[in-house]
Amino acid sequence: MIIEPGIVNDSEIKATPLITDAKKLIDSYPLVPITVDCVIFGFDENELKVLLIRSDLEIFKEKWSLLGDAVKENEVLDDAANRVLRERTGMDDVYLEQVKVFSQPDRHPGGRVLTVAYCSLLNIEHHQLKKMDNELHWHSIKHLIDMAFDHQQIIDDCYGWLQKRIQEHPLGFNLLPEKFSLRELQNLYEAILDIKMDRRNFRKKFFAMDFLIDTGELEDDVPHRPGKLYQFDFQKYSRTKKKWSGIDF
Amino acid sequence: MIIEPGIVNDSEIKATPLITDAKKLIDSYPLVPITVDCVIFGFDENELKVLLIRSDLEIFKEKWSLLGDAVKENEVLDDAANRVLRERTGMDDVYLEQVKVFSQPDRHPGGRVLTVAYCSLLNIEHHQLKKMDNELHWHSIKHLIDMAFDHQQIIDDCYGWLQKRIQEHPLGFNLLPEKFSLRELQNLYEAILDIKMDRRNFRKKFFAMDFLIDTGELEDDVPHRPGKLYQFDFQKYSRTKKKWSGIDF
DNA sequence: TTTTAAAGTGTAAATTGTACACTTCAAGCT
DNA sequence: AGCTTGAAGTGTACAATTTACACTTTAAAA
Repeated sequence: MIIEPGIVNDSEIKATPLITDAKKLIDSYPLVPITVDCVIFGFDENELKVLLIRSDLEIFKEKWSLLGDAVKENEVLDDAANRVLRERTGMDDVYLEQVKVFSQPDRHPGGRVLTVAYCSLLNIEHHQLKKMDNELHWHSIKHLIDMAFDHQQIIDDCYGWLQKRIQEHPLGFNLLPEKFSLRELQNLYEAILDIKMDRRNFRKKFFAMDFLIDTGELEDDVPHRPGKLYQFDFQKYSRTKKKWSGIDF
Repeated sequence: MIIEPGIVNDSEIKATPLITDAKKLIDSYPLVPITVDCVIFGFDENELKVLLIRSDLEIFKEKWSLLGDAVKENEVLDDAANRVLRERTGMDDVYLEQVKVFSQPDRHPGGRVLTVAYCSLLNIEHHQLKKMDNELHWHSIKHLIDMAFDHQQIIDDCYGWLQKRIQEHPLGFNLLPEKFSLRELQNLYEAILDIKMDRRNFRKKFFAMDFLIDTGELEDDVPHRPGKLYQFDFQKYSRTKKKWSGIDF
């Protein structure tokens, strides 16, 4: 390497001088509007449901849409998603997780908008929908039609995410009442994974995990022998959860 | 329900009229600059590495930074991440996956910038770094210090993502040469998961999967008995890959 | 009291995971 | 050529987990 006269060390060789005005740098970046869209899953009548409203855009008249909103100035995305949930369902402290950003430039008819998809799981019994709002209600995940924007794609991705996550993390309990029977739990898994499971092995598995608390109570309103009601022991789970290490593909 | 005179059906009861001008709607949304940051993993000298440059901001002088850039007008995020990779490493068709958005308003000293983190896995041998650019080079993931922005956090999240993904999906092969010995493969897993594995059981597992093609070639340049070289059969994998169904938490 | 429908329960076989040690081979050295 | 070095390559017994499968019990409703 040839050292020019007067240059004494590496740092002086650098081509680009440091940027002192970070704000000015940012000002050169293109700006984009951001929204969050919540894929809110519920479980009812042994079916996985998703909460939708009618789109309020003329161009999507009669089509269905996820619950979403623009992200506010200086609002963290998680907060925005929680806000949307609160505004629509009245619920706070709902299970919520960021899943993916969707960025196709033509995904919104009004121009480019990025949207960050969030998955949320909530117990249908525990909340009162404000049905006034654009026919807000639950749709079976299996028979969706006429979705606005790229919302079908977003739901498909989030549903895949849920199928995977529910097997490695005890998310499912967020979809059930606080006290549930093993039959309800199994119905939930069967509905989400769209498979049939062996009842005895399913029970064996969950009892072996030892995260179910027997409440001593029994099901009510069933026209046959009632099942025991259990609660999930989130505390014990979080203390005990194993770290996972096994190659499998 | 009381029906007002003159109102004849449900659709006329609706409070909010449909929005005809989608563009105008979007214009009311706050605007944010977006960047992508690439966490580019490599594997060398039996260590997991990540590709970093010196920050070019005065405020982060001497600190290290991920490879990132602003997302251009109408650019899809995946394209932006691929562009960053191409510009910095000269490589196309690199494994790349979106991981997470980071949105803390104070994460950038110049003002609010959202960034979308991408993980990328590449074979260090296969590319030529343009070392002129801000001391671009590989850092052991285990001894990172002095990261700019929230890049330490981003790397931590992406490393966790990698540890999980590599166990359920054959990503690891992207980090190895096309032909590799089983020892190299095991070293890779041990480095990424930060655990020791039993050599015989490791072999048994991979041979049982039956995705390794024996090239008939042997290692070179080793001062002891050379191992066989294998290739991963991506084709067979994608034909055969099992759908995964086992509750485990 | 009988019927109905699901709750609740156990075992044997197969599969998978784990722990563990010696022989083989090529290269490098003398 | 023979010896040394160091990792490659290999198998088995045991434990743990997964799978397949059928009868008895229970409460409610008729």
